[in-house]
Amino acid sequence: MENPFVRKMERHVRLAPEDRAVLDGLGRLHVRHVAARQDIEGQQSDPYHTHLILDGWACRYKQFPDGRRAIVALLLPGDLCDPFVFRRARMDHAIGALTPVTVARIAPDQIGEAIRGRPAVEECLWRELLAATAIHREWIASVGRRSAIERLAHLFCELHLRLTRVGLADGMTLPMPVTQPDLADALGQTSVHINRTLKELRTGGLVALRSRRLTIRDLDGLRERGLFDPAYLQLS
Amino acid sequence: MENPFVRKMERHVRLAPEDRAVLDGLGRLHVRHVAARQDIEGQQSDPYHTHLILDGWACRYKQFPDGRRAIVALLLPGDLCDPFVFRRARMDHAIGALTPVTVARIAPDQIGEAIRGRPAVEECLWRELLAATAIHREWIASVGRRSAIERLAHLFCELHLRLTRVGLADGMTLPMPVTQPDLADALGQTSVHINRTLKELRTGGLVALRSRRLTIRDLDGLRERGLFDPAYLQLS
DNA sequence: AGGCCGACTTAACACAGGTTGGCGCACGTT
DNA sequence: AACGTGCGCCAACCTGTGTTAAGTCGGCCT
Repeated sequence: MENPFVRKMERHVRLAPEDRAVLDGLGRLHVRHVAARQDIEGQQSDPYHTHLILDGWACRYKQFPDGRRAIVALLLPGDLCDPFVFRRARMDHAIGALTPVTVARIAPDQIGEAIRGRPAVEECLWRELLAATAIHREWIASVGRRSAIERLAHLFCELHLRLTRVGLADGMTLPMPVTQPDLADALGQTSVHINRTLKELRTGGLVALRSRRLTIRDLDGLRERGLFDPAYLQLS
Repeated sequence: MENPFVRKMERHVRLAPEDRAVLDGLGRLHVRHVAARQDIEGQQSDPYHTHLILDGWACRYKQFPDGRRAIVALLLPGDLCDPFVFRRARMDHAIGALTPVTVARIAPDQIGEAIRGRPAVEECLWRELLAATAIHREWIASVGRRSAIERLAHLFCELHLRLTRVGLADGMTLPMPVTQPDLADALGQTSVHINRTLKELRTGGLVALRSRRLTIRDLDGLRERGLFDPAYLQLS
């Protein structure tokens, strides 16, 4: 079974068999398991490696001295933490596991090696970087100008597409393994209000949520509610 | 007079005279003036060039169908809009002038040319990219978890450092040419509330603001109020 | 089966920040 | 000088979201 990063990239970039093998190889070495709520990379650390998420959900977050936490990005299977770490200085944020996670640790020279003479592989890393940046921008727009229900609807639409890309969505049903406080920190709200909003989406017939699985009942309605335009995800 | 991008980079990267000349040259060709409130790059455009801000303030923003606007980043003199555009697909946001702006248009192959055989120049572009990403993350944390007054204080601290780096701050006094509605769109609030908050910072003795210039009266106090930690800007 | 624990749910109340609308000043235009 | 315009400023009122504090449900361990 190929790693989810390859699954994602195959949809956008034409990969020769050896390209595929090289990309797949990135996720084969140094596989590590991290328990839920443990850090993969600490906030003050000086990272040498990057990580590829193979399974489970993680997040980039910033913690304030008084305990507040802001989740700045969600990392799903197939996401590469920092495609070009080798340029990186000290971390200004942490990467934490939201669920039990399995990751592959990747050394900078493995990346250099993989890129060498393989433009398609380099193209993959660039896509990953640009998509991550676009998601960041959309996130700012969400937290800055969308209402609670719009934010949540938008997030669900985004996750639907991102999980579909790596083959983890079953049609309109997707895994949703994070707690409501986690969602709250990601959307800049309280878990109580997330709960209210969730209820509103549910009674509005837009989604259903049971036992950590989300089912989208009305995709068009959800997109409209969340002012969602898939363009930023740079699909195709 | 060298362009502000060079001024900024000289503080971090050791530049040979030719490196400096090459970087400086990027800002000499195709200089263009854009009036306040005009777009430098439209939201649906398919950009071929990137831009270097030489003078004035611009922003990255997203506009919603109903008129709401989210400013996702502020672009100051010395900022490069997209250091590695040549990888870029369609824009998912716009770049607009907040004040009258002068920019240099830069073609992708100029960048390729500048990098070739000049690792220090490539290093500069990477720094720019990583710093911009870090600022994005901090922005998400701000809008998500900081209160109104913390947000504004944090923004002022950030601008103070960024403007100092390019030699545009006069000690504790900096240009602040944007309107309160602009600040509101950047911080995810209303201009009315920006006004209230500004007043609070003023009466608290932290800043003074007159005729488009901001003076920081108490830097330590302002940093504390904004939970500001300069680390993310990757200085030094 | 029973008990425990973590996460979800709900309700009542409080408040930060949004909305509306009005006033005044500084500038530029004629 | 008169006028228009854009922006800063302010006050009154309103509302979306935060706070606090109880429940409730379901899964897991013994």
